[in-house]
Amino acid sequence: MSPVPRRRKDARPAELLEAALEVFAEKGFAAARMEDIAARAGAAKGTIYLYFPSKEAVFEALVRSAIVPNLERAEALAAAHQGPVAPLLRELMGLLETMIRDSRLVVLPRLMIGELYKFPELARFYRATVIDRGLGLIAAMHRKGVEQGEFRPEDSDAVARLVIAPVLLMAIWRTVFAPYGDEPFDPAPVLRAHVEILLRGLAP
Amino acid sequence: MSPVPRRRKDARPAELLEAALEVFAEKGFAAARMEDIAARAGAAKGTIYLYFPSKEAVFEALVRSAIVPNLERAEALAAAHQGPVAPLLRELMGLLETMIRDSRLVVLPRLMIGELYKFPELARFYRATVIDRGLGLIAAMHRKGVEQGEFRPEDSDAVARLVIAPVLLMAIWRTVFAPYGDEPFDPAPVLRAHVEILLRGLAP
DNA sequence: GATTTTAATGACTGACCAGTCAGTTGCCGG
DNA sequence: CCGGCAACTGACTGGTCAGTCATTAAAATC
Repeated sequence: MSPVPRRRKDARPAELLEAALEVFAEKGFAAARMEDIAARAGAAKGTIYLYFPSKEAVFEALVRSAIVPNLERAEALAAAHQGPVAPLLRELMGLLETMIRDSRLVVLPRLMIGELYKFPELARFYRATVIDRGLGLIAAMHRKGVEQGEFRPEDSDAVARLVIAPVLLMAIWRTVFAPYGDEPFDPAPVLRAHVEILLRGLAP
Repeated sequence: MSPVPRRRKDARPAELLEAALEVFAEKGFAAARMEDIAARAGAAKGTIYLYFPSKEAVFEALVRSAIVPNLERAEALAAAHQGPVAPLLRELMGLLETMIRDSRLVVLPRLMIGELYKFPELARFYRATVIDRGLGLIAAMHRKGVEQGEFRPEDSDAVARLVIAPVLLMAIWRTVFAPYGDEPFDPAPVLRAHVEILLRGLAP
C-alpha cells in the first residue's frame, strides 16, 4: 500500500538491533516476533532479512554490539590504573551499579541465560569474548593486588567469579521481578556490602 | 490404535513432572513439546491434560514440587543447629555444592530465570515461598552470628543475597555451557574460596 | 457376565509465525 | 526525463504445536 523507501542502508542495522533489544527484553527470544521488531524500527518484516539472515543472527549481532564495547572500556580503565587495586575495584563496581540501574542492557544477562544454551556457536563466542576476557580482567587485578601485598594469595579465577556473581544476580533479579510493579528493588546496598566484605575477605 | 489404560491415577502426576523436568532441561520451556513430555512418561499427549490444565500449569507444579521440600530440609537443619554459625554455613554450602554437581535440579535456576518473567502468578509464589523464605533463613543465620559476636554488624538481607549469589551462578554456569562438551567445570574451588573470603569478610 | 465408570488415546483443529519473493517505489546517472 | 537499480514491502507458504474430544478398553460394581 505505502512502501516509502528512505535509502537508509547505513543506519538500518543499528536501528533494528535497538528495536530487537526492546522486544527481546519484553518477550524473550522465542516469543519475540520478527514483525514486532521491524515495526518498532519503523520497517516491514522483510527489511530485517535484508540485513540479517535469521532471527538467531539478530540475537547474535545484538549481543556482540552491546557487550564488546563496554568490555573494552573496562579494560582501558584497568590498563590506565596505577597504585593499589582496591580503589579500582570500587570504581568498577560503581560503574556496574549504574549500569544495572540505568542501562537498558540490564536485560541481557537474563536473556543470555535463558537462551544461550540453544545457540552453540554464540555460546562459544560469548564465552571466549566476554566471559573469559571479563574474568581475565578481574583475575589480573586480583593477581596484581597479591603481588603488591594488598591481598592474600587465593585462586584468582575463583575470586573473579565471586566478584561478578552478585552483580549479575542483581541484574537478573531486577529484570525477572521488575515487570510486576513490585517495589523496584535497589541493588546499591547489596553491592556496597559486597565490596566491603570482599575487600576485608581478601586482605592478608 | 492401542489404548491400554492401567489405572495409575495416583502415580501419574509425579511421573509426568519427572519427565517434564528432563524435557524442560533439554529444550527450555518454550521449545519443550507436550508430546515429548508425555512420551517420556510412557503416556500419550492427552493424558497430561487429565492431570494438568495447561503447559504452564505443568511448569508451575514442577517448580513447587522440586523446590519446597529442599527448602524445608534446610530450615530443619538450621533449626536444629547450636553454637557458632560458621560451621552451619559451611555445612549448608557443602550441601548446595553436591546439589550443583549431582542433582538433576541444577537446571531449575536457569529455567526459572529464563521463563519466570512470563508467569506473574508463579513469579509471585516463587518470590514469597522460595526467595524470601530462603533469604530469610540465611539472614537469620547472619543475625544470630552478629548477636553471638561472631560477625560484624552488616545488612543481613544483603549478606544473604551475597551468600547465595555464587551458588546460583555456578549452577547456571554449569547448565548453560555444559551441553557443548566443554570440560565440565568444577564449582568446588570457587565455592571453597567463597566460604573462606565470606567468613573472613564478615568477621569483626 | 453385563453394565457402568474411568483412565487413556491420538487424530484433528485452529492459531501462530519464520522466512520467501514478486512486486512497488523512490533515487540517481545519463 | 527515462531506465535501471537499490531499498523496501507485506501477502503468502509451510511447518509447528497447544489443546480438544470422540473413541476405546480396562477395571469396578452389581
